[in-house]
Amino acid sequence: MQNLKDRVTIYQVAQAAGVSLATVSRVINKSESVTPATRKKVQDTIDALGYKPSGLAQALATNRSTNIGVIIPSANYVYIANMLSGITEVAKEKNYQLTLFTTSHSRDEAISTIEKVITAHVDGTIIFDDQLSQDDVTKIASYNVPSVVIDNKIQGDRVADIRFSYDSALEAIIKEYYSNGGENPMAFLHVHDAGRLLGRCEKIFLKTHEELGKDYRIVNCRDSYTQTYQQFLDYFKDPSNQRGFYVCYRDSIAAAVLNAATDSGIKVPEQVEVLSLVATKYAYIVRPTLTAMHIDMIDVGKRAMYMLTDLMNQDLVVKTARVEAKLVPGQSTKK
Amino acid sequence: MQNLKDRVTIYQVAQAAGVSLATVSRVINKSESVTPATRKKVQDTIDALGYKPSGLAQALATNRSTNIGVIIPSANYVYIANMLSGITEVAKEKNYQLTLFTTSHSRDEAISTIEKVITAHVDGTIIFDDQLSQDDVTKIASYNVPSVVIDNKIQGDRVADIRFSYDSALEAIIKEYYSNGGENPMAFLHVHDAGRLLGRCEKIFLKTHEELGKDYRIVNCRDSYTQTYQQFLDYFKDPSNQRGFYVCYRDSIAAAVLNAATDSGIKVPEQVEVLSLVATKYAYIVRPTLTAMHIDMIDVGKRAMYMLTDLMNQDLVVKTARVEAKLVPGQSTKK
DNA sequence: TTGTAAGCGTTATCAG
DNA sequence: CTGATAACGCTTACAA
Repeated sequence: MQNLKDRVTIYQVAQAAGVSLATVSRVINKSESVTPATRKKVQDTIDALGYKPSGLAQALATNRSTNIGVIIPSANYVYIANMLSGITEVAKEKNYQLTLFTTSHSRDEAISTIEKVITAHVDGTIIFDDQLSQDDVTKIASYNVPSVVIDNKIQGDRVADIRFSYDSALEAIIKEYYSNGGENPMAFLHVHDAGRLLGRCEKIFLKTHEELGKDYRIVNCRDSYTQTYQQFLDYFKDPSNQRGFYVCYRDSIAAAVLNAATDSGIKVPEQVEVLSLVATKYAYIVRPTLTAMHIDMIDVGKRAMYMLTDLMNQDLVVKTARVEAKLVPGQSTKK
Repeated sequence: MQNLKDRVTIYQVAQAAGVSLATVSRVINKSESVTPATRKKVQDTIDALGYKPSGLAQALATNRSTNIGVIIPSANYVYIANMLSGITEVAKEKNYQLTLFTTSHSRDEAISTIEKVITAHVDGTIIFDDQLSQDDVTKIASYNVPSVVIDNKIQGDRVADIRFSYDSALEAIIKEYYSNGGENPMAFLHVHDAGRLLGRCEKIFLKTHEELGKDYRIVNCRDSYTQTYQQFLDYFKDPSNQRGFYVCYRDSIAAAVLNAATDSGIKVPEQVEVLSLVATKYAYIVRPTLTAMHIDMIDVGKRAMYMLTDLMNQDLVVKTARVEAKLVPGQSTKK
């Protein structure tokens, strides 16, 4: 049915150049042992025929696909896109391709993703997805594909991980709030099923408050700017809510609270203070700017890819890296 | 060296189940002609052995990789991430994997990307990248891989395209500005090498001004929030610049101008008006909100993937789709 | 319904 | 330095 030229194969090149397959293969792979003369002859007919080796066949023969799988809930979050861009940079340098696997925050999709990853025959994976458990990663590893897991404490034979640490930074800001005379109980915006990172932060929040013997509030909201914005427009109508400190999951949510406050005529940070746990570009584009916890996701992506290549070469020594969140002060909090 | 189990092959399954390769293959591929009894027997040993077919070998044998290549400058732009997420959704539905190829706005990388795409043996590509020319896409097509190209008028035998149209919307807003008594000449923020989209908008901008016999200004800036913000903080110190209408490439740039204005005590939109040509979430998160031209990139991604599958099945009838930019009014312009 | 065997496009191990 | 030839793991006529 296809009237386009079929792919030229190594065999056709060999025939046209009057050599054997093996020689062509040697030329492609820049093997030493080829006479300059034959090398040129072969290279010329490669160019003339427009031959490109089939990655598929190479992968099958060498048992290396030069493909690495990236498992994420979605590419549509700024911090994930940042990470992706870090991974990309290093992958290019190391000559790997990236194959994307998204789970859409669903356990079912996570399960089918694992199957897909295994049959895809990737050389390794980078996983930043709360839906995957220790067992899942172990399963992937059992098929001989190493993984580096981000922000999810998972260990194993061919597994490395990068952990985010919010503890000290978050604890510090809470203590500082109260020691600076913060009167209203701090509020934590709880998002149902938003993942481990938020869960851990919530724990730190609770623990620190217990230690201090302070009251706190938990406000439920959705992981959506628009919905949270609407919710807080309503919320701020109640005068008793017009003062306080709000700890928000990520910039979009923090911006929603921020905008709802200012749009309601509430002064930030004089009356309402807002903190974002995951800083992105939004943090410095909104007004007032957001005080936010920052992790350099581009760097995380790069490091993940470096660790993975080491893991694939079996020479990764330290299998756990730690990344501390840093507080970047903005105008949405008093100090 | 590896003490982990090697991948189980179809051959081992066959042996363990006491059947031939062919039968196992039939079971995997859900072929009709297998006795329920043997099917069960085979399926059981597949499960027992944890066998997963090798996608590589399947691809080689069938000449279908179920992989589609996505060629973009970077995943790190909100509108591209949006598109990616649309593509992902449909790809999942159609059972394709996505392989990412990024060119980083560099012609050299674009060239090497083409080579990579060809050897990667993808079944098709979606291209949203100004670095690729008609010739490049034709070359890809000549290796029998169809493409859908976004916002770049490219045609060919196995090529479809989706075009963005800014003409009417942009023209309308310019005319309205002057007919509503806009006094200062409009300014267009020119970003060097920012791509065809901006170039086309600039042409429309110029043409419309010529038709109206109006003066205009061109301001050069960089494709970076921070740099543009700094530049305009300076720029707005000059009182003669403190009034005007600024047409900006994308939200980040528009937000930079917006913030520089308000941070300089200039009233938006009373003194300075700002328009963004590529709307994203930023448009409604900043204050004042941005008036912006909007194209639903998630939808564009979906449509691209639908067109591509049709193209791969050789039954795409209409090979060009058009997407009109819509003006979404915000608070950064007067009307 | 099932098995045999040829092929898919490479690499890699041998000889020569 | 070069050429046969056997893998690599699967699909798919063709036979049985």
